[in-house]
Amino acid sequence: MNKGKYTYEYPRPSVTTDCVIFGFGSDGLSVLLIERGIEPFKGCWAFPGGFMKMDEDAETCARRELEEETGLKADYVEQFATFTDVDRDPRGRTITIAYFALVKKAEVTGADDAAQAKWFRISDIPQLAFDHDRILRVALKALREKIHFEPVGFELLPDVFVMSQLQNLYESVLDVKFDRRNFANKMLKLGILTEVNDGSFRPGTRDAKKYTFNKDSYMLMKSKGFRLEF
Amino acid sequence: MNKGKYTYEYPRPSVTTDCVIFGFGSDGLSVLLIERGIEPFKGCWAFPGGFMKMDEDAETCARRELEEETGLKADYVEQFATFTDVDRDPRGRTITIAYFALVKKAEVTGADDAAQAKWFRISDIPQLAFDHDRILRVALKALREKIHFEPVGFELLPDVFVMSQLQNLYESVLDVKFDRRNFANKMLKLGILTEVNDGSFRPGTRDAKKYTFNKDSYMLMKSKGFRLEF
DNA sequence: TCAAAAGTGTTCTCCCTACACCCATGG
DNA sequence: CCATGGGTGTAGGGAGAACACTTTTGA
Repeated sequence: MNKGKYTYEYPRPSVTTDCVIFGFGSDGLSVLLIERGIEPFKGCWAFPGGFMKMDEDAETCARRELEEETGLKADYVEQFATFTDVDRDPRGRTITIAYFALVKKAEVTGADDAAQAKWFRISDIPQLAFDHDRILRVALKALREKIHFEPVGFELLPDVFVMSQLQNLYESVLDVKFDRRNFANKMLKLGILTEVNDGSFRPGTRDAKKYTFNKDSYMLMKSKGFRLEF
Repeated sequence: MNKGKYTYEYPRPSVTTDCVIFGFGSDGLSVLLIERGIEPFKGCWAFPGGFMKMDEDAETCARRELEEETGLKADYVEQFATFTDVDRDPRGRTITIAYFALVKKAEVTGADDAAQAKWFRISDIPQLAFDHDRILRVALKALREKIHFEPVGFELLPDVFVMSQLQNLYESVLDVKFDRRNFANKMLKLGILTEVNDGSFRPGTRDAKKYTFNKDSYMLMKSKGFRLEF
């Protein structure tokens, strides 16, 4: 099999990227998986990803593969770990640089060009290809740590949302429960939420108050160094 | 230049590891650098590191290169980021998987087999090779975040230490100042420190109380999920 | 009519913070 | 004798946690 055209003095591993896409909806936290159409692991579910080209860096590669395989462009993509086990890919030595993406699932559902892409609730993940189950565990841990430092709601919630959605997001990601009033007080005290006053709110009505994130205050607070407790 | 023996159908980048070694002493936080003896960047200082072999994973590679180039075995090594800029290495497309190591500098100084390895205070870093200045910045950020979740003193301080050493460590890493008594109170309340009672301590004497980390309580707390505030 | 979601305040406790004086040692 | 380092306690304020009832709507 000497059809290769690229020759090196020392052996080199293949380099791929994989992307764990988190979405959030009324049914909690989900990840987007694609069904593999070819061996190895044909028929298994896996994260979108693929081989890195020589003229692109890893993040560009992750975004490209994400769009090619699922049809969606993620606003937010972040590298969280690189997996290098010697035998993690039966085709030969391959390392993967793993990213997680946060997307507003509400704006994405139905926009899947790839017919074989599907959302799975985080508590209901099928058998995954390669070492992707391990990658998922590490991604979840990274997301849980991240949520302490940054309001991931920026990326996971619609632009306008109600407090219970935000609370559900935190409860889903961290797998805990909060008191409704205490959660709202704490969040509001941070000063990164702005109440949306579209005139539709009347106290004593069932409609909940709507909020948006105030990116300016968030950036300001972040530059001074802050941490969300929870 | 067709002397290479390894041929592939698609081009592949070189894969290296680099290791940012943090040490802590009475002069604050330091990193260990080696002076490059060959081009490119001959004469510049750089982190120890090198090419990954096909039968080792990246952490094994990082530890191996660390020992080969500085003569020291690090207890604690952790991957923190992978750098993939297309032109980060003038010799050709190369990605590096970066680790940081925490070592007890007190037990290391003088054990340098590599004559060209040298400690530099974090505030006094020379010009670095490749993109290593960026790698250092990212490593420092990772260390600062880590210190919030885990008592890095386990790895950076001698087994037995006094409270002011621990406080200096936190102040060096985070670049802040704490009140002596408040810092001690907070630390002791965590329950991960054990006072060493070697009989030499008498209150009202100049000698400070000595402590060790209690790894058992730490592991217990960590499994329940805790965070150091500061 | 019943369940689910949302509005609304107070109290108590604990933790964090700020702060001053004395003693012992070594130079 | 003075500079350094270390031991020791308290008071006040702020933030977190616990907690119940009413209203509306949709099933």
